[in-house]
Amino acid sequence: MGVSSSVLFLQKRGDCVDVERKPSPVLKEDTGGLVEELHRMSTENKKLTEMLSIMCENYNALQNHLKELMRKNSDHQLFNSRKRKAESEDNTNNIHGINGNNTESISSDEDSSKKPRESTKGKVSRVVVKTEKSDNSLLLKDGYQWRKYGQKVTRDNPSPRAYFKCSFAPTCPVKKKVQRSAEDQSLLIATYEGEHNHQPPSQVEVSLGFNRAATPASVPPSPASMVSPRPTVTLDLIQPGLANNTAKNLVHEVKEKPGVQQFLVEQMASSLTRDPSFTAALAAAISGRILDQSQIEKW
DNA sequence: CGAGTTTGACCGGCGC
DNA sequence: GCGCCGGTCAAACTCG
Repeated sequence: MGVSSSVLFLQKRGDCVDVERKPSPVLKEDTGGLVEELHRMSTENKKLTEMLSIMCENYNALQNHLKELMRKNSDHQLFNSRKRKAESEDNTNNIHGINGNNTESISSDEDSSKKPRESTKGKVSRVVVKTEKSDNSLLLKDGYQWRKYGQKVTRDNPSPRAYFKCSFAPTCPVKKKVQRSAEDQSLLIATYEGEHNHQPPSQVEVSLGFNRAATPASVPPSPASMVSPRPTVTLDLIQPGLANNTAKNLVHEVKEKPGVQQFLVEQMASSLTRDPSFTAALAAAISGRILDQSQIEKW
């Protein structure tokens, strides 16, 4: 929902670029039409922003509700169930949503004392990623290369859980489990275990996040880099890479509504300008435009 | 043909 | 000790 609106938003920006690329003689004739179109787009943009705010509001409400439910659930399990302790703790701890309010609960091995088995494995972190409902794949691109080595249907969740190993470096011990949320099929829950012992394959992909400072190599993949230090909007890294896909990667968490649009624009611009393919395309477009102009002037 | 995915079998931990 | 369950292995399969 939020994703589709941001797609529209970017497409509109794309339209603007196309319009600007039209040869200048036509421009004079079409100025009125263009201005009209521009107005239409800005009103549409405003509408989208309003929709976005409403959706974010609804989402926050849902998120709070979910947190409440999970808290109750964890309490219940603590008192009533001794079975599968680790699993229930896993479900209630260490969840930090890409698009949730609970970005403060950055996962780590804080609770390793409770889970002696996990303490030997190193960092365990969880990431919740919103995806298209139609997207049935458990593939979650976070900038690293993963090799799937197993899939299993677990008891507590009808959707299968996929097991991945980091295949970028043969010695990298990091593992990842990806499973759809039982409550919301559009949510992918990824559990990372261990730390990468190599550089991220692509800094470009990481750069889609907000933490623009160079990510230390020892930092685990997405959990650390996916969590935005800025409170207003959070990017996810479902399909990092191309600028054309950037809008799809926006998952909206808006806590301060007044600056929503501005932040969106800032972050999109920021993401786009840091994407080499986009800058290359932009350079090509500009040079093409200059070429057009010079040819027109020759005639 | 090689790399990645699928999927049934197997293994080990845990609760009873 | 037995059974359940999650995690892993590895042969078969797919795809580029």
